[in-house]
Amino acid sequence: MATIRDIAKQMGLSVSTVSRALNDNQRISARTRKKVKQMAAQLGYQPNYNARNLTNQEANAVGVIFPVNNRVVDNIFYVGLLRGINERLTAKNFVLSVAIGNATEQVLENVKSMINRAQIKRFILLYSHINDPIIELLRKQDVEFVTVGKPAAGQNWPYVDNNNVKAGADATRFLINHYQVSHPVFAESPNGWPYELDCREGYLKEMAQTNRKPVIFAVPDDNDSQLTQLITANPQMDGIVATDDYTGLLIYHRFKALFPDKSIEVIGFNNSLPNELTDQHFHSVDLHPKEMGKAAVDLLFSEEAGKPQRAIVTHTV
Amino acid sequence: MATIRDIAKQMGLSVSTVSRALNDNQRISARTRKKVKQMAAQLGYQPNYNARNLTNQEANAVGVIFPVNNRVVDNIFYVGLLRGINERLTAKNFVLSVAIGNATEQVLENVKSMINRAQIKRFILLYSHINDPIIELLRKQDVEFVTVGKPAAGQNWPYVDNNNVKAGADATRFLINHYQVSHPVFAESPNGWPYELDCREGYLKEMAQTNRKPVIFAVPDDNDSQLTQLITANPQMDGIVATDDYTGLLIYHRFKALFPDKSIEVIGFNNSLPNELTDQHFHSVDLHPKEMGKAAVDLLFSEEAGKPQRAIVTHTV
DNA sequence: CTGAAAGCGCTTACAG
DNA sequence: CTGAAAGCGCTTACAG
Repeated sequence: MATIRDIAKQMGLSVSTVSRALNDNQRISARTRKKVKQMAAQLGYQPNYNARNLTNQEANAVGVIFPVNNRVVDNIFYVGLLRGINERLTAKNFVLSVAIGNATEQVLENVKSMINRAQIKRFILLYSHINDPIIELLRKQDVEFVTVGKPAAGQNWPYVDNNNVKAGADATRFLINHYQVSHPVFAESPNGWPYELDCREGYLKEMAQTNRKPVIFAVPDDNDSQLTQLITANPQMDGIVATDDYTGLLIYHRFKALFPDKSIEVIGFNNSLPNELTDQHFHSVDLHPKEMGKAAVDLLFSEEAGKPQRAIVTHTV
Repeated sequence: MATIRDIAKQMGLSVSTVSRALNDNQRISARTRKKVKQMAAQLGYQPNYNARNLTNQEANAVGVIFPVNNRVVDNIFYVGLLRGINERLTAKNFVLSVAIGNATEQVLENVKSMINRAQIKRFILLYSHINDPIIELLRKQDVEFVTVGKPAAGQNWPYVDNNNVKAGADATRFLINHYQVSHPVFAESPNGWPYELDCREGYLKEMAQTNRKPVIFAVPDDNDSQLTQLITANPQMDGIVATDDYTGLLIYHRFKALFPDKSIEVIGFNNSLPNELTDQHFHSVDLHPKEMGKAAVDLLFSEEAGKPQRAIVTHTV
């Protein structure tokens, strides 16, 4: 592999000049910069990241942190994010390092190692949990980070997210306008994630505007009889707005099992399930994970004076 | 951050001795090694990876390469693999770097950069395609790599895989023995991936042994009428062995739509779908992606004389 | 506009 | 058993 020293020798220049030329330092004449770059290309020069990182005391890498516990279906979303993130990173000659583990302690060690040993200074968290020890750690360190999903009320850090209030309203309106749904219920997890609160707000707003009585389901992950109760207690329901495709499909199947002859329309978020797994009564709001990944990187590297603290990716129904 | 120089000063030793002690070099007395490590712990010493990598001319990182085109459902499997891979890597103080992109050319550049600039010498490919330019590149370079999935006939490199012949047979027998299925059909993609050929072989073997007539479906990704034809042409079918959960669910839904009253049992591979998305007639062979990830790393770092060229992870029905 | 030199934090061949 | 020194390939303050 050719080094800057090789280029320097070849051209009768010093390594300092070559280094500066390659980094487009204005102190080097435009002519010299150009010639150095040509020679670099000719020799197939590739910068050695380890050397540069050592000198800079900072790695050209972004740490991407996965949540500890997640539902398998969410993995679909994470890989979409990775695609967007890496598209932006390669353009910046940055590298994508991942931290993933089965216990918070493991991931925490992983991240500490990234900071102290690998000298990584920028992170993207693929989640945004409240009281998360990883986030606590990052806030204390001299590093930049961005979460996918906004922080809970009272907390504040840079994030990328969708406009979930609007998405909730849009989804509700979609069922009402395009599928003649009269009594859509809103289904959320018992966890009350921040984005769910927003979706619900949008749903409530839309229901109020159209003079409908809202119904909220808190759908347990593993309590089928409770779900059955919720459904049978609401015989009028003919639509479901679910905070994610998974929850939506869960209720949909349960409903169909209970009332094979009743028809119902469902809309979820994420667009995380391939169409073939669902059917014509199942719809989805596309949250564009890849775009969110790109936006996360842009935010992370933003250098503006009034540094933006968030980026909102537009969803499509 | 404390460096080995700090430890050396503190103890009145040379940096050489400290470096050797930390690396457990036998030339340093056991006593000194112990004391150096104690001091390192006390000072909160953390090795600087960039410095070490520069000296070693090799990064402590493994490049994990995603396939360019994949079905979204496969993402579930990839994240499982990542979990296993990273579990092993952190134990080795290695870092996980990912290469992912939308076009072969992009990923190729990404990988080249990993080799030449980041000095990464080990790779895991999350797929095993025939005539893949990335694999071609890796073979030419002085690097180690392992694929998830075995190479096509005629090609040869280290890989991790399941015993797919056995899995195909086990799945077929499972339907026959536990669900009284009489006429299971075998469903595969039109691509003829190597693992599908093996599954099919297992299916055929089991069918022959039980004196049944085998039926093979090549299920098109997006040709519903062709699938309908296949199903209606085989009215006797009462079971489906599919090369993956996705294909299985596809046929299952189609079948149910055509014959709501007929019952059918399905078994797929990967266990990639959460149970709630399916139902009691849908079964799955668990391929243990996390274990496969671990096995891939073990293989990649194996130093044995008769270096193993593959690792087989046991599936469970 | 360009260069000589120091330094980033390690490892290891050479010397004792 | 331990140390002094060179070197990995960069960047940049200092000097001219």
